[in-house]
Amino acid sequence: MKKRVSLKDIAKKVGVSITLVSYVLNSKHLNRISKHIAEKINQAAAELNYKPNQVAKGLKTNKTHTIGLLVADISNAFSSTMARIIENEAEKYNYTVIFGSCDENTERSKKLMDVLINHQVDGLIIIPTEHSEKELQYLVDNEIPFVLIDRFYEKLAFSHISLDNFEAGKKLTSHLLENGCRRIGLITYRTTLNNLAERKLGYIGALKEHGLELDDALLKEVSIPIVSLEIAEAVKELLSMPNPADSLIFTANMLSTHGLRYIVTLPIKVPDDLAIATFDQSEAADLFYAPLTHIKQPLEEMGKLAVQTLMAAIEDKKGLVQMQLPGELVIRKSSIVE
Amino acid sequence: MKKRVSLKDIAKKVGVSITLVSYVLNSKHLNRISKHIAEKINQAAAELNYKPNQVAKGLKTNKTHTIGLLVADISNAFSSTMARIIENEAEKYNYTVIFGSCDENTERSKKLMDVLINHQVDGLIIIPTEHSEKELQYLVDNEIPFVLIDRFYEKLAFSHISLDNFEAGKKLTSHLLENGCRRIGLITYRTTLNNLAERKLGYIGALKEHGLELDDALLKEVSIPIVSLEIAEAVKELLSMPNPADSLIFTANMLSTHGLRYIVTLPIKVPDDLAIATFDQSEAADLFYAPLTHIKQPLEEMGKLAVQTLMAAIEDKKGLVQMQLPGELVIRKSSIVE
DNA sequence: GCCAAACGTTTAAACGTTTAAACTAAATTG
DNA sequence: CAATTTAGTTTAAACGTTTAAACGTTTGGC
Repeated sequence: MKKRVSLKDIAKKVGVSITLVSYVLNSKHLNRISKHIAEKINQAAAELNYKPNQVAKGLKTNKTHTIGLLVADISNAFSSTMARIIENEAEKYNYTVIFGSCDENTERSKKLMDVLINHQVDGLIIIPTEHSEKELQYLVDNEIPFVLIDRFYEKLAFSHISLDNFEAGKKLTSHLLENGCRRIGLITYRTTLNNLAERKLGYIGALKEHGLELDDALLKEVSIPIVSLEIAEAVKELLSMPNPADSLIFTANMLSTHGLRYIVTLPIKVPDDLAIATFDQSEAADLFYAPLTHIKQPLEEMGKLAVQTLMAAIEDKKGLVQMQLPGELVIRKSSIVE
Repeated sequence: MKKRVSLKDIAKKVGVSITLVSYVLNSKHLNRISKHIAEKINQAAAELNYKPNQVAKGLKTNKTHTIGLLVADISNAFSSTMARIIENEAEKYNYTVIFGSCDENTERSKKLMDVLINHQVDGLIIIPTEHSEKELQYLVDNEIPFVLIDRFYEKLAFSHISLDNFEAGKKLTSHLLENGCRRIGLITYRTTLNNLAERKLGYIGALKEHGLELDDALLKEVSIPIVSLEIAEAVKELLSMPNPADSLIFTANMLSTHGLRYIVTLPIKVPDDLAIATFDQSEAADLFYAPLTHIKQPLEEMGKLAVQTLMAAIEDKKGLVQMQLPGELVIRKSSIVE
């Protein structure tokens, strides 16, 4: 790599001190600097195509203008969309994004967090994996600003931007109930993550409100990382039990995507034989012959709020920010039973 | 942000110079350092939970152990999958990834490249947008190592890892021809990017080999960024012309995804009324009632090779690396005409 | 005509590392 | 026992910035 142009080079060319160059290029003390010299410096900087060395700047100022983004899995549409939004928003603040994808692996998440911190990121935005409480507490102890997205820990005072999962679950379930469904199967992840737990609670809450009793046989859990076969099995059981499900709710996009893949192979018709509703959008949900009724998360808003919250934390306007945004119920063909 | 533990803190605690601490923690000159002191230093470092400041290190060594990843659009599955692979591979070399997604916008791409360079990345991996030749030449002139993925410029001596698009296009087309298709419509992007041009040339080459003449009416181009309506229009025209298409090839995943979305609304049956083949995998291609025959790119291999090539370039084993890997023809239901 | 203020610029230290060179003391050599 | 080697450690400069403080010169006030 070629040696890059530094303040020194400009100073030498113009014949002034490095300090003066720094002041001019940073527009500091401009009222005290002669216009003539300032002009010469600016011109020399342009001629030499000077670009400030952010590493040196970061060392001195203890601000790298860099935020770390830690996602559970970048190849999941939720994460990658969020990454794009966050990067776009960060750019408005002149921040660069360093990222890590931990594939839902706590060990890896911890390691990546270390790497990002050692690169002196000014703050972190995290879609946390299970059991990350300890690492997050470490961040708090070391006063490293961070914001969680999507998932959070109820008892812990960490800033987060999430969906109002309980309400969303209730809304989705109520919709099915009001469309005549009575035996709603729920397929969710086997996890302690609170966002999924809340979705389930919302489901249960809606049943109760409609005077229906919860039937545990209608609840199916599958493991992370996802196994197609397991989901197929869950769907199969729900449809073949004595008093089978007349509808299904998937609590995440990957679940419905894999679920649909199995359902298309069955001799049943959606929504007439089986109504379906899911959380999140996805290509699959759109393309299915009966596009899926779903909860649409306000991704754009969530990403922007996360960045804004983080920026405020970095500027030391501390304060805990905990937001749960409403999801939008998008009604489509998959849930409209004739 | 709390002040972090530095070499100075360890030195003070043990009562030695900073240099000695640096030597011990970096395992340098170990043969000249007394075991007893080395042990004390290591212990103190562990106790204080010392983590080296990569920014300071980067300033001194001119190596940040960071690579910049510039993708055309991170929310596209190709890019996000590639991002995950690259990050995983980079980690093996103890490298961190900084990323930028330019949304197919040349202006933005240029700006992001600058940002990454100012953060002193050791090298770049780029999925370039159209007309980026000048920026890439700038990298060459400044001896900043980089590797292109997916797309490249034929006349320019930049390292790249891509698909053998010509062969892949030929393979996909030949397959349709051998399955009895005679009027194959091709839907591609309106672009100067050579990877898509090659795919089209492969299509033409296959026709020629099978003694068929090219009918320009069967070639449709749509714009980037993608507009659903435009694709629907293209498909419609191909199917309603006097001598209509009996099959379709889409030259990219987004094209087939949007195309399918329109096709499912038509009263035709795939593959009997219309055979379909596409480049790239996608959820949509998998979920469609007749899963799509497609060219599978060796993403894993491409990502790994890109990182390896970049690492070699950074280590100054220069040399131009230009690889075009074979795509795999995955035959599924969408192209098997009875 | 003297002192103070204003002006325009430079000096120097600092951020946390790395590393060549220098230093001191002990051990070895002739 | 003086000279040399070796072992173990420190000094100091450097990377490219930022920034408080100091500097010398000019101007203005009285």
